[in-house]
Amino acid sequence: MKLQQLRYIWEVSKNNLNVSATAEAIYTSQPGISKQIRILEDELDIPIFSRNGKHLTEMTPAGKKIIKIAGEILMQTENIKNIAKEFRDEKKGTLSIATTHTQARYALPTIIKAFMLDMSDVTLDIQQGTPIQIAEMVSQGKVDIAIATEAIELFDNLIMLPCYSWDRCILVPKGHELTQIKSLSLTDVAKHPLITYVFGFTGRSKLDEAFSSENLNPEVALTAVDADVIKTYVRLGLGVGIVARMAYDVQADADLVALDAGHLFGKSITRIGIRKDTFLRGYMYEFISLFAPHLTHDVVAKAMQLKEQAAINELIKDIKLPHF
Amino acid sequence: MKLQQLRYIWEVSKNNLNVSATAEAIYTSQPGISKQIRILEDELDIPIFSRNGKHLTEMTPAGKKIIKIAGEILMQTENIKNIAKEFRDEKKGTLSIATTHTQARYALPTIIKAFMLDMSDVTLDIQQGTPIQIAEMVSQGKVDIAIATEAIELFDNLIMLPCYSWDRCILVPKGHELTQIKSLSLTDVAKHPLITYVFGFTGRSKLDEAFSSENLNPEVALTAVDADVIKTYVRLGLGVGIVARMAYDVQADADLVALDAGHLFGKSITRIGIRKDTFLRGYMYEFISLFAPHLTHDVVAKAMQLKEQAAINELIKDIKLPHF
DNA sequence: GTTCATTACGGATTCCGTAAGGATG
DNA sequence: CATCCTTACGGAATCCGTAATGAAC
Repeated sequence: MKLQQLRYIWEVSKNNLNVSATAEAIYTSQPGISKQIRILEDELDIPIFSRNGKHLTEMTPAGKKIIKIAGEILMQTENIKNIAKEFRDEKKGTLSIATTHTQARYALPTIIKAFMLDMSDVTLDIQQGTPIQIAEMVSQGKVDIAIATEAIELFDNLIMLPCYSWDRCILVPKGHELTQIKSLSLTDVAKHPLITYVFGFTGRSKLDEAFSSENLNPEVALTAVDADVIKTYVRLGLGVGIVARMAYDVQADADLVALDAGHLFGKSITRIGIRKDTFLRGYMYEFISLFAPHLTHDVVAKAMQLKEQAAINELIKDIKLPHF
Repeated sequence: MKLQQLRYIWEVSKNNLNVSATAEAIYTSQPGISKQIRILEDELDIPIFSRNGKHLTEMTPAGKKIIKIAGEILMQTENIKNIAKEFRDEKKGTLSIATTHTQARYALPTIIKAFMLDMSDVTLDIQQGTPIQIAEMVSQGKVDIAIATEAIELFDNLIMLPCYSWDRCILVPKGHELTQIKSLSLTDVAKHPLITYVFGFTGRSKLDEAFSSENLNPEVALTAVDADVIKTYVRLGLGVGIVARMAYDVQADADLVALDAGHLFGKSITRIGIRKDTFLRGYMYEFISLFAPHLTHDVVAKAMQLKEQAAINELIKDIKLPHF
């Protein structure tokens, strides 16, 4: 059994059982992969993939289990490499974060600035995507850390650590009729066409819940992944915007009015997602602590050792989250 | 990074950092090991072992972490092989059990007979040793299952599953003065020289606790690992024997009298120890269920997935143990 | 006919053994 | 000087690429 062989079956399973595509993806020759898989199957004396003639059609039951373990082994080899890097030079390395536009634009900049001052030898690599893409990236080990409000819970090899809570505001042009109302209700808001996040983004699900719990069906004029886009259309008078409060900038958005909407939609919680059983570099702990001060090195390290999310929630249940 | 290299550093760490001894132990050449370790250290760009001139003196901090993970990887490769074996032929394979004389001689025979009837293609391999040796064997993966009353808790990579409780009896020759006493007390027993298990064996610690809690210091005439030896010396009149009740055989030991001693020393519990995160063959589950009917496939499989012994205890807390 | 996996084969690399060398205690 | 690790070296095995073959859709 060779690590190479385990890598090949793992990669093939991640490429729809298409060996040619796999070969391209990992920059090697297709016959090489075929051969090594055959050798492994011969050694274990059991097929890992079912074949119809010359096409791989599916994984055998044994193959599924074996590939799962192969994935774990590959992760551990990465951990070994990271441990070596950590001891070679604590401060050098790469930190890759996958996150949404909202975080990258409004929550992260100050954190990252502070981090880079401390850790000038760390290369930062920020990937953007939909919450699901983000969770998938960290789940597959393509990034170290995911930061998002949604979807992290969908992958069971991730642990979630709550970072901060936040609420929403309603953006309208100055002089808009909603600015006259003292205590805004959902019904008031629902009378206007809405401009807000697309489904699956930045706590959008909370919005839908709030409206439907009062049987309201507001017209949604436009959705975007990105508060800047939303603001643009609010300025054009196409509707009222509902965005995360942190996306309102008193100076840059002086032409808009931000109406409090915390009581309408409740709070959302932004979380960090990390893959279980991975070795975190020292500076990764530092970044996390910078982003969420209650997530100290100690707390995160303990959480990483726990298998069940329930146990992690127990660990952090007494922590009061900061509010953005 | 090669699996071979990980195996070498792992084995060297298990052989007092002596490369020559390691080479002999795993039937290869010493320079081969040295070379591969060097190659790995070069690739990771960090020393795994500290050297004084040409002698390996200790593991570096990074080396310790890396070797630990290497051990986990090697275990997982074994798991892959076992999965393959399981799917190749569910009924064929080897079951190795490490246990004490008491279990092998008195508790296991009927179980094993029943097991072999069902599973005639499974080769059974029973290793005997001290409780500590037994626990070590299973901890290092040299056997699949440990069965013992003591010492399993000393290795934190093992899970413990309680199998049955048992108590002791006092063996004396017919007509011995203790047979006259209706309700035996510890003080009565302590007046006579004792013949019992050596320290660390078959619940011996319970005995010591019981006597010392009443400030008694009985003379111990002789200790043995083995109830048969104890009986022999009781027959010679050298003292009174204290053995596990299951070791008294009404027919074969008709010349001895077994006095109830359950109330004097309390119950002991015999447990199965299994290494965490290993793949158990189907017939291993069957053996366990045969030995301890409450440990069904389902219960054992669930317990194997839990990381903390506390969680396992929680899982099985409502099960009433059989009493031998 | 295109896509895809297997087989065939040759060159480069790696692996692993023996033998010699040098350090430690 | 006995033990132990490293270096040197050569043969064997392995790996990996290109090219050719053949099955599936």
